[in-house]
Amino acid sequence: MSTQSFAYAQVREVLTKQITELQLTGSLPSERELCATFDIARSTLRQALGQLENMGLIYRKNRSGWYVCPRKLKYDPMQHASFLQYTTAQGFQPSTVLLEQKKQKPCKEIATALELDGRASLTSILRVRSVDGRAVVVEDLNFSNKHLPDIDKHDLSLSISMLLKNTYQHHKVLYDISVESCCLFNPIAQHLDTYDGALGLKVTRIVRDQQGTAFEFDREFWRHDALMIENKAKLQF
Amino acid sequence: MSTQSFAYAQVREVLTKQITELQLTGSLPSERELCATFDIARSTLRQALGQLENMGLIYRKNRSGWYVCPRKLKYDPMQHASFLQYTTAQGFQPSTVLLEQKKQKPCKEIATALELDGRASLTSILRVRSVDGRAVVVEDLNFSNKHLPDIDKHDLSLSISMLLKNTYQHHKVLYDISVESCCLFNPIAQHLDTYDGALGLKVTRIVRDQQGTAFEFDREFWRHDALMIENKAKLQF
DNA sequence: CAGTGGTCTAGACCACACC
DNA sequence: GTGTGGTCTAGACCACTGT
Repeated sequence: MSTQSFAYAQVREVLTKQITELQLTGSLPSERELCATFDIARSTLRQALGQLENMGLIYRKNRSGWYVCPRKLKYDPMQHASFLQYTTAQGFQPSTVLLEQKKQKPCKEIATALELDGRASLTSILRVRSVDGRAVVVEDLNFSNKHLPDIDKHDLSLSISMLLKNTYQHHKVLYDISVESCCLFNPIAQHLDTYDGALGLKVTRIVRDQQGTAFEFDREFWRHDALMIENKAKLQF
Repeated sequence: MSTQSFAYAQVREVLTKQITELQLTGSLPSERELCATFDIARSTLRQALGQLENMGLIYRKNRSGWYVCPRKLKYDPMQHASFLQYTTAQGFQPSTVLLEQKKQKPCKEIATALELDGRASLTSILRVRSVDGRAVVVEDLNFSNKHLPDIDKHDLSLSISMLLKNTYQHHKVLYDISVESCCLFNPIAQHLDTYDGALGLKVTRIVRDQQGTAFEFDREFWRHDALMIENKAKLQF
């Protein structure tokens, strides 16, 4: 059962054991070195490495080498914890870089979600967030100017959850969240220090006020190997 | 921006447009045919196909060909809807096959989660669930016999949520759920009609009664292209 | 049986990272 | 400048699907 007949599967299993049993945290030997070790062609080796990558065990830095993945960040979309809160609570060093801020008209998807017409005004920001110096998510946040007057006058590089709470008195909110696997393409892939076509997780969020009026539409593009959705809930049959 | 310099990216974009714009639902031409069409080597073509697969646009049936993915199933771990309920509500035809049922001792992961010692007794079942004839998830369910006496005496090929409700009066439950991307290996991959190493989503669930005592530990291995997590919640700042 | 995807080889050249 | 991964070629043989 544990012995596989194919070369890539054997290499995958050997490397898996080395990584998990030795709890490695550094980098792997070069591809050509591993080819020699296992006596296989480079494309076969890369098939094995690609699966370890999909397992979230290793990742590549562009043209630099393969590295063992750090532990995943746990993220509960139901808790209203800020990025700063839940990363530090798990022992990570978070940081955020604002890439872009602009006013624009909504695309069709956002117009539908926020029940706006195409001429409405949005304040949109794009930012990349890192833990321990590793970029893990690109966020595309879109706020309806109609529901949040003059939001573009504020400094959106600071905490936005604090801004909503203090300036706009949004003390209770409703969330519609979806999570699915996706591919990360340029330029998002570049912001995440990964390659065009890399695996990702896409989190989409519609935020509503206590009346149920949607005022914010977010898209989060996560490295697939950096994120674990976690969630505690009380239910009724 | 939309024109990419690499062959695989160009092929990926052309096929993406054909699939989404023509809203195709059938199969693709054979790999060798596509190689001739785009005048590229087969491994380059397969790089493009692999990315379309990661995007959830196409999938392969073993040695039969490439097919366009059907729409994704939406799944809300917070709603206590049964598989039957939420699949039919979305217009799918669900079916379930019980693969295995046995009594066993807990592994370390389960023992920790259910706060059992290694000699405790579990009733475990393995089943595969399909929508419209396509296998989408393998479920590994584990029930603590101590908390659910004689559960192994019941017919677990029927609705388990009904059994818990009617026989064990579990009207309220607490869930701990996690979702992360993973790789699907044999024999799970085989049950899902996919290949060893295919991309998946793993959903882990600890189920507790109203006192907070854990009595069930589940692992769900989903085809990554069959599932979208959806979730509506009311929060407080 | 013919055709399909699955595995694998042994090269090549390139852009970029790192020193 | 040297070494790295990224892209790409042109084959080969195999296991299996579908007829």
